[in-house]
Amino acid sequence: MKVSREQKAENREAILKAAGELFRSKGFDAVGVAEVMNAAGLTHGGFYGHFASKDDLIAETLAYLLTQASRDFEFKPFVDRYLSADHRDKAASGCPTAALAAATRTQSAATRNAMTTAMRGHFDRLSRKVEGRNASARRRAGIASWSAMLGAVILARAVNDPELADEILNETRAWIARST
Amino acid sequence: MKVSREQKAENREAILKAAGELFRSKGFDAVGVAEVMNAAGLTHGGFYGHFASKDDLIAETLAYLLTQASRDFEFKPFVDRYLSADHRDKAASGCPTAALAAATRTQSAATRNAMTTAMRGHFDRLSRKVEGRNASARRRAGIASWSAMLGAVILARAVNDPELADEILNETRAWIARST
DNA sequence: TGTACATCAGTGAACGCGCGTTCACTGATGTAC
DNA sequence: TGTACATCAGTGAACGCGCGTTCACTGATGTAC
Repeated sequence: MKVSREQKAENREAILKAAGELFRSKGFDAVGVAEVMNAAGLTHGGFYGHFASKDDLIAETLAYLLTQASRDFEFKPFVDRYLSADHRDKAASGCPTAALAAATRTQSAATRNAMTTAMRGHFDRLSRKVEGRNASARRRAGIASWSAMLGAVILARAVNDPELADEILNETRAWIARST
Repeated sequence: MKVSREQKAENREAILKAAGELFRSKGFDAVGVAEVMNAAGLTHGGFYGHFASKDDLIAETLAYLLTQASRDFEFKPFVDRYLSADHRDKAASGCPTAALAAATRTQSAATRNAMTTAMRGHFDRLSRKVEGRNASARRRAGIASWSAMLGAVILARAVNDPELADEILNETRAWIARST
């Protein structure tokens, strides 16, 4: 049954939202097209009316997530929230870079382009928010503290022991606070 | 045809070596059991004489890689090599944590345990090598600089643009040098 | 030391399953008059 | 504004393929005498 143009646009957004959560939660490879469509309240056959392939969905979903993530923020509260146990435990609704950057390496050019463009923008934004005596010092602090935040969340999630994970987040937060 | 006990042990090691390179290069999910066995110079049917399942292979391979990686080192050369373009470009023979930590999150308990144990040991080793006024300052610097190294390599590999990737590595290296 | 035989590492065909993708069909939408 | 029909979003069965895993078989190993 055909649906209205607005409904189709809503359905597409629902697919992207569902894919965004599932991919962040389980990774690109472990999530199937049918699973995404079910989570969006649709049947799998209609998928190819919205996307050319699963690879296309991956690229569009990553671009969608990374666009959403670029809100305004202040540096210190951002770091604190990013390096929180809550963010560590909620990958499905958390930072798409922390959940998916490592997997991006082996994805299509479109997917890697989306990540590259987003990181460029993110570095510019971070460099404007961080303190420093001049532009290049701020850029350095922005890029390096972002590396540390990303690495700490990935490590804290990889590790099995909540205490060790907490220590990683807390020590990295303290180190960034001292160095920026 | 049966082979000698020594040959069997060599074959097992060859499987682990092949799996170690393939997993680091393409990720756990994108590498098949048959592909690993072929790379080790064997046929896929013999796989289950060495490992109980693919999950078991993943856990054993990660433990194998992480054990190998724990050589002696000095802090600054270690950071320099870790954050080099060469290491960024050679994931298959590079640091198993940089290549696989993010994927570990969704793996079996045995796999996550291997990662957890290795990280605990790595933090102890790093804390002994880094400079600092007391033990807790050294531990903080060890953990946080490791987060930054890991995040920088993952980011540099995720990104499509070699210049941006170089900038991530270089700025993170400079920041660690200034802060440790 | 030599022989006979049980063991078992490796082979390659086969299995069942889930995946990405296709397609004929349905029926509501939206346009032409 | 109302009607007739072409369009097309979504459905669900079906497809081919590759995967992890199993298994009967082979023949070299290594042990018992």
